[in-house]
Amino acid sequence: MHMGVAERKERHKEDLKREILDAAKLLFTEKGLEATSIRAIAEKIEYSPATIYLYYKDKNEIVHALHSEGFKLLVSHFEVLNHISHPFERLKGMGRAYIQFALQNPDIYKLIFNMEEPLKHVANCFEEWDEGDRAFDILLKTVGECQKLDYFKDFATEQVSFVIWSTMHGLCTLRTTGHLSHVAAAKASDQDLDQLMSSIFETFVIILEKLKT
Amino acid sequence: MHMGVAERKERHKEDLKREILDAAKLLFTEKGLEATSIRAIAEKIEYSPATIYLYYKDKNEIVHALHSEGFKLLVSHFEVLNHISHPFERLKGMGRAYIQFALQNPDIYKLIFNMEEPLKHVANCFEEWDEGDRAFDILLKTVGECQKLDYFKDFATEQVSFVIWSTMHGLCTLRTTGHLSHVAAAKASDQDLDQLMSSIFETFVIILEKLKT
DNA sequence: GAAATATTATGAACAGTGTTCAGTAAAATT
DNA sequence: AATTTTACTGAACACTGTTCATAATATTTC
Repeated sequence: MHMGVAERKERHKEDLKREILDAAKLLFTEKGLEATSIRAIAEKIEYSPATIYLYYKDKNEIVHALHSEGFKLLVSHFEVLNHISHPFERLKGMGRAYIQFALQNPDIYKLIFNMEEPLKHVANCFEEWDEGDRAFDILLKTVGECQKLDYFKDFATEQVSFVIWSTMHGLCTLRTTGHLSHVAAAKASDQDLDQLMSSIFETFVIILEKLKT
Repeated sequence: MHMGVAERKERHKEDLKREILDAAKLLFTEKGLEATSIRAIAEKIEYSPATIYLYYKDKNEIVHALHSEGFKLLVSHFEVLNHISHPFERLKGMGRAYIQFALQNPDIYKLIFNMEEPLKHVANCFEEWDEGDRAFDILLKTVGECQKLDYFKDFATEQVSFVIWSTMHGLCTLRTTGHLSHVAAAKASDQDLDQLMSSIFETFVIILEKLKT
């Protein structure tokens, strides 16, 4: 017996899978990715560690589930911007949303973009990897619309999209891994860092704007 | 007793530290970062696991040593390009060298740029973190020289440098983590991927070139 | 040379990890 | 009420990084 038997049984019945995921997400963002153990997750939801394996085959499967959820969250950040009619303004919004997402969920961001394990899992499962492609499709579409308005018209849509993604991803990764703060001369507060990040982003936006013919 | 006592004693005496590092590097690039254990390193050099702790305080210290070495290697890739007089050509060469380094040493690249543990170690030690700053200084200097020749003249040197670093880093990270191959429609061979990477890089170069007034 | 000392290497252990599995408690069905 | 199905768990396995008392080896002193 572990503890608190009767109380929990009524609280949650079959959405244990959800609860495991929530606990994992919480611990991941709290303690970091590697520092979160199955045992810790089990303790948080007041179950035995072995129970978790009745709902998830692996630790990887939990990571993959969070991966999937995180991506949906990112895409939802993008979809909010659909009302912006001007494609370049929408593109700018996407950039800001991307940065915001990375700063607000640094561990989820790392989980999604800087780890290969979840991707391997996706590759093995032959699953669709929906969200990833969808996010990139949104970018492709937006860039394409920009090109109709004479933005970066001399370039292939795909290439420009990859450049944009690379820049945003590189910026966010440098930030979340701490490299930005190490190189930045001003080793000051996080707010200054975010300001630096913003100014780098704005510089990139201006660069893109200058490509308008 | 472990094995092979007499044989090794003559082979190496005090450069055991080097040998540990070489074994670690080999295993890291072979098996991956997390999958390499102290015990495996010990076995490779035919010593007891405990012996390693006589030469390195931590596993982190080993990682940090590899981090430092890897960075020196990258910087050396840059210094070869010093003979190129035209700064923008030199900048292009740096980009290509950066990509080449990332593709040839993907695990070292991840170690350097996608892990935060080594950076924390650096932060705690108050050590110089020489190489990192030096590499960025080289970039800053090159960008500055380009600006004297009317490349991206309307921009702050630091901001442009960060944008360039972000783009290169993002591209390499997307590649080494496998995201590029997942999104790329052609899920074909690695060579096609490298071609895609090159074309993205060339697109970025053209973008930078267009900023010349 | 032998004895005392300083160096270097190690086996065993500790606390932690992911994971499995036989066995138990509870619920559902007959 | 007896039986089957489901849900859960404790204990164990093989692994991880790390420490420490002990043993083997070099080095120095007499």
